[in-house]
Amino acid sequence: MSTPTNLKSTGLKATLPRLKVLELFEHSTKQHLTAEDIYRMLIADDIDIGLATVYRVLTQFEQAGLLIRHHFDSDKAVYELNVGQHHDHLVCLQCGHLEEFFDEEIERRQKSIAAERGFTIHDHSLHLYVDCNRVNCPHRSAIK
Amino acid sequence: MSTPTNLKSTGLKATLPRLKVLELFEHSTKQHLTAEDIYRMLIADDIDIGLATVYRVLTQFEQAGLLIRHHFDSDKAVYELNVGQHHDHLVCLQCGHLEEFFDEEIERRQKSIAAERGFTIHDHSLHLYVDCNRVNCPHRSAIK
DNA sequence: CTTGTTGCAAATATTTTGCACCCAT
DNA sequence: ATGGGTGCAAAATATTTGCAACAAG
Repeated sequence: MSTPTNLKSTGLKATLPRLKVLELFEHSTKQHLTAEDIYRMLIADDIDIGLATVYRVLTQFEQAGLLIRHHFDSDKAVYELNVGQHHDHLVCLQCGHLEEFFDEEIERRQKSIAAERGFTIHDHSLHLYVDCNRVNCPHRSAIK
Repeated sequence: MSTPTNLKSTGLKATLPRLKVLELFEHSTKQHLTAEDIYRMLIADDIDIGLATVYRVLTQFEQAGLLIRHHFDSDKAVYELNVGQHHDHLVCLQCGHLEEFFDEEIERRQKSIAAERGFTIHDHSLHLYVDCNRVNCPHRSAIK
């Protein structure tokens, strides 16, 4: 399939750090990564990169629309590949497990809510914080 | 009206910093405040308080259920009084203007989405990022 | 070549923690 | 009086920036 989420189209030069970061997002099993995650993974992979560069690249990619930034509940930002198809998130408060969903009806209601007020909706973020109750959830039924 | 969002009921002692912080939330025209906001307002009000104390008090109040913490888009947390009635937020990307809303249908859909997956929903956050287009919005129709 | 990009170190920004002193109960 | 609470300073975290060296177009 053509270029791997074309870098050229963004006006950014195709440098090693940038290619490696994109590669990570495209191949990692985890879709949502923090700057620290990426830095560690690349270092572990013997790529000589600086944490500052990771931050810079992530910021550039976000502005270029290649990545999407989220904050979820914590203080640190996580990024995911922007695959066009918008979706929202379910986050397990116990184990951090993350799932995505999309609901037409919710999208529709959001639009009317903004429209009713004469606002132009640019974007939204919706996170559902849950206990996932999966068998492998570390904190499953922690108590009782 | 009885006690001002009763502190005693939380098991926390009624100290000056705590009372002043609560007072701020109850009387300020701005409902959403950062630790820094609060610190500055109290200092400006000649209350001798430390920023660390503000952080501690906010954390305690959040755990006690008196305040709700949000992250919106920025890196810093904002707090608002927990008035029982849950609601979501509309945030103007241009001027920071904030409005609240509540939509039965969205609430309902969220519950089913979690339920469908066998998840127990604890909480959620929904922010709509908009251009508010109000006359006094500093960046109103910045361009065209 | 020339300008964008990088790694490093230092700077910021936000929030947390250790500790000795202080004050509500 | 006594255990929780406070201010201050220092630590911890997360992210940004200055700068000289470097590399892509």
